[in-house]
Amino acid sequence: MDLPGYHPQQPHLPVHPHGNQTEDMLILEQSTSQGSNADPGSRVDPEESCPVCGDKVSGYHYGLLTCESCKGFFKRSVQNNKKYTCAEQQSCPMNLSQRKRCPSCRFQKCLAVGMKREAVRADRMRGGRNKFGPLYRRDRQMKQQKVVHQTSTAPYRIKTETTHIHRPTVPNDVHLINSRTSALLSSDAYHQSHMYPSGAGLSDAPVPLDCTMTADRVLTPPQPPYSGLYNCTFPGYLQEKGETPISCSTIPTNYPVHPTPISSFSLKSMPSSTLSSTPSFVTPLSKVPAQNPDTSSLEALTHNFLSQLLEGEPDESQLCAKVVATLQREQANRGKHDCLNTFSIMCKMADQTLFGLVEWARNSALFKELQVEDQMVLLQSCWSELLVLDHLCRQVIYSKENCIYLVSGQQIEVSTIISQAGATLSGLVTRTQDLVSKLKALQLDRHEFVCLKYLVLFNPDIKSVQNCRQVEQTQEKVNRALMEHTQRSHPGHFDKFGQLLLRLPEVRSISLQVEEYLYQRHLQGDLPCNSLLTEMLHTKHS
DNA sequence: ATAGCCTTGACT
DNA sequence: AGTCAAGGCTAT
Repeated sequence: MDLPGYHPQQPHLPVHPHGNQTEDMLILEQSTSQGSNADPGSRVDPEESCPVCGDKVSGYHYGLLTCESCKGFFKRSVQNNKKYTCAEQQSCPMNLSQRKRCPSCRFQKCLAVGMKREAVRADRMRGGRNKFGPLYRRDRQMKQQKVVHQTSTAPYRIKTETTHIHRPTVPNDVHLINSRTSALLSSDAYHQSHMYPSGAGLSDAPVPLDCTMTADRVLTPPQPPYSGLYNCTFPGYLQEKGETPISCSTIPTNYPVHPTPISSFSLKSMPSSTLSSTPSFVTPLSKVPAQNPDTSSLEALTHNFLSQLLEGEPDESQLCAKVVATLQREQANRGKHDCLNTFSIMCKMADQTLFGLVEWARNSALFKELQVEDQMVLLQSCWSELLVLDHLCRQVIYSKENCIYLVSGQQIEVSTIISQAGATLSGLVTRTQDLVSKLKALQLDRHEFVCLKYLVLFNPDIKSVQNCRQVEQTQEKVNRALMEHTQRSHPGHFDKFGQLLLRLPEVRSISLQVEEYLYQRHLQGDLPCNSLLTEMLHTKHS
């Protein structure tokens, strides 16, 4: 088994670094300010300390505020593809005076706090701006909000803007097409593709988003997926040739805003043992003394661990925007009278979601600890289960009753799908909806969902995994965190943990049926070419 | 190898 | 023209 071109450490150089692309971003504006001339980011807060080593920050570097030395260290490490090993227990203290002692732990910490490899340019191009500009801006504004309105609960106006940055992002892009190769590699290209500053050598015209709008909502960040972007302007997109179009609707603006337990949990309230500079990944839960455990510190450890797992979760609104942009571009390339059919659209959505899931795994600190071969084997064995889990979670969180919430932000009536689908697909939809109902009844939360994803990913039963022990240990660690979380957050719910685990065989079974169904459609020539989906199906059947 | 300072260039 | 986050240079 092989996933050619899988280079989790080495960024891949895109063939055509400059192109055009439309990306949407959310910008937080204070509802009272008129021209947004607050200039929130004119200076770096001199009090701010580097999340890696505690030194003074010098600005935003590779995704967040860090000091100059950690910036340089991270850059060197990524550029030179450094492979460090820790001589101790991978939990070395990280501060100004000791940061030089263990590059391994320093690099792990850089990743754990959120420094992004993708922000280090593969082509070493200097100057300019990258895709993190909006992120930095938003972060600045949020920091500013904290300072100015520390006690205020005033709502924010969320404005959806459209800007142009470069290069198409789709896996089906020209520079990827000639490879039956790995879509995984292309995800590096994908990331790189977002990074190039605009201007030079553009050949593609930007695809404007005609449904840009401003939505007024009362909510607090992080934002749920935005429906405004996608104001049901998919003329014929969901229409099968010769069939009645599937009606779809955008979600209402009062869709549930999921709780964000991380933000409500104060690090300062944690016992000092958990405030060590090392990420909780590095301090395995299994190392917590088995006898006489200090309950509160154990709780904090679990919470910390889960919070870190949750931090790696992709942003739903970004994924939504990406999927929509891809579909719109796809449609724009085809012209008015050549609409994608419903199945192709679904496949493309699944494909983008799959890309996101692979990215998620690759960026996970726990997953990065594995050898590349093992990473490939695990991903190859569980991709469809991850897709199913991802779909389930989306339904539990966002879908209205009797509707399916698509990653594009649309809702479709289940009855509509079933009335138009064949027997196999109808059966699959029904099975999946049954599972959604069970999970909704169980009140699956995001912590639990991310644990399930990890449990599926770290499957020690996969025979070709070399470092089985490590996979097993991670699975145990996640399992234990899940158990502690369910017991703590739902003390009245007897055996929620067990109930959650009992759903996994059904997830597995559905995913196998999905694979089988997709493969059959693929053999009939129904699947879009050059998709990661096809790639995965091929690898499994070869 | 580290880290402080310098240069670059898209964006405002 | 100014900003600032990239990469580069170089003394340590």
